Amino acid sequence: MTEARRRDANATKAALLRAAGELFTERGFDRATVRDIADLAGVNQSLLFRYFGSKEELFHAVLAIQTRELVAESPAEKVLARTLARMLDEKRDPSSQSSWYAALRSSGHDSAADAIRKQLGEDYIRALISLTDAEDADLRADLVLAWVLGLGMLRSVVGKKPLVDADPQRVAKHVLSAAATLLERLDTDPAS
Amino acid sequence: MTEARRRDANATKAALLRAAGELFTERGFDRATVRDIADLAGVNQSLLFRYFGSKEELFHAVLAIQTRELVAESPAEKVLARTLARMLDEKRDPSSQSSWYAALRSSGHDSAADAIRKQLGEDYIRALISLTDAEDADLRADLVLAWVLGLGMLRSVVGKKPLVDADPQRVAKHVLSAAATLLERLDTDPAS
DNA sequence: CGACGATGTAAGCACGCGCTTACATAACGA
DNA sequence: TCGTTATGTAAGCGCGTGCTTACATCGTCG
Repeated sequence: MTEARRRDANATKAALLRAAGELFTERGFDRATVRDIADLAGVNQSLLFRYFGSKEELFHAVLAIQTRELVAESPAEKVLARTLARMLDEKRDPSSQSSWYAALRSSGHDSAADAIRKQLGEDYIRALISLTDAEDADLRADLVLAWVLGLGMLRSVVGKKPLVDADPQRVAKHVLSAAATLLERLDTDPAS
Repeated sequence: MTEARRRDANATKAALLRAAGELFTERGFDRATVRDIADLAGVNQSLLFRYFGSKEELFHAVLAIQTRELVAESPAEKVLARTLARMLDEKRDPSSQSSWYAALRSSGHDSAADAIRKQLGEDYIRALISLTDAEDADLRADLVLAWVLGLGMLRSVVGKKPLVDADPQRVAKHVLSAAATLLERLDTDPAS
């Protein structure tokens, strides 16, 4: 376990994951080619297959990492505010912006990615459901999840103005107060 | 202009547009192949190129048609309710479900599709902006547009339950009342 | 009829893609 | 020092894709 080795499998894997996260998010699964990912990572293409098996498995690895990062966060009332803060934080480098949107873009025919994104959805949904006593709590949670996804797509894929340039606090305030109509115990304070 | 001709260019074009709309919406631009579109339309593949020039131009034609259908609708206060009703109406056949989501999925590198979807966005945004006197009306409109897109994606791409099976009236009621937090003149009656 | 444009068909080309293979070299223990 | 394994490199294979070409057949009108 020495550091700064000239040949370091872990560093190679990390570089690939980082590059893959960036390109998948930016272009979607289909248009991010393995050649471009390897080039961006500064790594030989065949190593991608040695360490991850296939393009799809690499995608799953990226998704799993970002899922873990997003889910392990704070009490239910704060989850939405946290997610918004993370999404709207412009200081994030591109490689850590969520590949959720890439997962959404690459449609059904990929069962494992389906499983992962449904799992992530479930974790979110569970948190949101706990914020209301309404009988249709699960539907209300779906509606709020849809909003978060729509915001991310409109920002990252379309680059819609004025949304991309808007004050994060203001965006969060609007979304939280409107969502509170559906989830009465939601904490509407934009502060993370 | 006789009818039911054995050779009819207009019928061929219409069949291609219909099939393309269905497959683009269902699979996204990249995964809908020209062979599958031609097969679904029951038409020889090369006719697609004779009548539309390229896959991209066919995509633009589909987008233009659906844009026209969606935009020319009723007063501003009713636009959101109408859109929701249309999106949630399960009786629609697949070919008329919007390819907006396909446009969203196929990222930036397509300038004409960009232009069209931004144009559609603009028409929508204009209608929504007129529903509030707030100084950040344009931002609020973006937020509502994002919600509509997110709902469509979550329904058509992920097939998320309980959202797909939910009572359209109830979904519309929730969304409209929450959106009314941002757009005070919005008509919150789900009826179309 | 017969000729010509409009419409439909079948075959295949060129390219980029995901992935594989065969090999070179660094790292490290015996 | 040597042999083995982990890591990196270069080349290319097979396939599906968007698109083109060469040709057959229909409809129409002089």
